[in-house]
Amino acid sequence: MRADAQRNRERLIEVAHEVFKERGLDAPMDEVARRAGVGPGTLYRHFPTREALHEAIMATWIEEVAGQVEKAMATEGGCREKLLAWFEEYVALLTRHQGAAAKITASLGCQDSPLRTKCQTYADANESVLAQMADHGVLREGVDNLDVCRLLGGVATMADHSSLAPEDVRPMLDVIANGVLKA
Amino acid sequence: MRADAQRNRERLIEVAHEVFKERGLDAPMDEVARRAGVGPGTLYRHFPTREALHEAIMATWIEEVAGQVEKAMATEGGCREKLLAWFEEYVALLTRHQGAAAKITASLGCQDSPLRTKCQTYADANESVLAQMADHGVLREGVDNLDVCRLLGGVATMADHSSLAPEDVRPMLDVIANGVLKA
DNA sequence: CAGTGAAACGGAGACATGCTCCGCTTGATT
DNA sequence: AATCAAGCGGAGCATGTCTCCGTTTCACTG
Repeated sequence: MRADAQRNRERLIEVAHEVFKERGLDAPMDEVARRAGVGPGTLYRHFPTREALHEAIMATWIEEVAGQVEKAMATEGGCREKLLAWFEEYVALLTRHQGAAAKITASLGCQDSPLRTKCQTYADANESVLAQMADHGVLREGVDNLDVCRLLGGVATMADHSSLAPEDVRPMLDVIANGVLKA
Repeated sequence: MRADAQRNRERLIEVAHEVFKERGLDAPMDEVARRAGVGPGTLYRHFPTREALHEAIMATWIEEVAGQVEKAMATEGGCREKLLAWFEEYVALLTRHQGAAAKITASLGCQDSPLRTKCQTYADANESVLAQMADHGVLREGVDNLDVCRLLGGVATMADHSSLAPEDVRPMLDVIANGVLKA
């Protein structure tokens, strides 16, 4: 790739990060181009679709996921506290940008989504946490990872749409934790 | 209201029902006008915003809610079966039109939403079911109606976005039921 | 260090959609 | 029949997506 193309690509991702943070994932594409000081044509050559740009942005979050699992599992207290810490982290990661939670979770099921690899990282992280719960014998029988991911994605989406504060999200996560852990 | 205006209004609701069913709640407003054989101006006079049209459409569902509560509570089996039957019904009601679940649930929190009265009906219905569970002493302490509504709204939204079949939704509702009922 | 060709750029503009404004039409009333 | 407000409709503006293609820039070569 030519040096100027490389520069533009990096700048576009950087600017897109700002714009999407300020105005949500549905912000005008042309706004991203304008702020990056390039024409729309250039933007669309680098990222043919809005989703391609989303994907590029989320790539930076993905790197943090593994660390957040560890951090959550190091929480003081029992399995329940650790699980809840992870759930809160999961929701926080999904709601970084307005509109992200719904898109990521929707792509969990379909094999051919452009966000596939990204959402798979989340699903894998959640699976590893559930596996640890199972190892401690506190996980209910028959609890499926995909279902839990979707439940958390649903909570994150509701939090996103209603601009819920963490303390409003917590009781929902409590219910899910109760439903996932043995009594 | 003049007779022709009345006719147009009714026809618009009828057509909007079809269009939104086919193409989701974000379908072009002008498409509704065109199919109804009126100009966009007429559509917007009757329904100044997209939400106003949504509201008019949902008014017809609202009438069914009370009946569905009764039907669910008449389900064979114990409290858990009744609760799950209601949860399934709740999700089904919310997913009648693509995009409805997210909008309705998002308006649960804010007092000034145009969909307020509609979503309140759902919330009230769910509250009555939870109250019956509490009467039977099977409801966990501290479970809040709004939280359960949001959880169900989240599930419905995920089902909507991923076009999930009822059998894919059921396990999520199982988890919520486990989390809401005493062990 | 020009010359060259391909890669990259940028922005005009075609197209879709939301919504409004205002001149024209029509229904109800007298 | 005459009247006129209520109602209608569609041209048209605003915003946003995405493409096409003439122009510019980079990197390589002799």
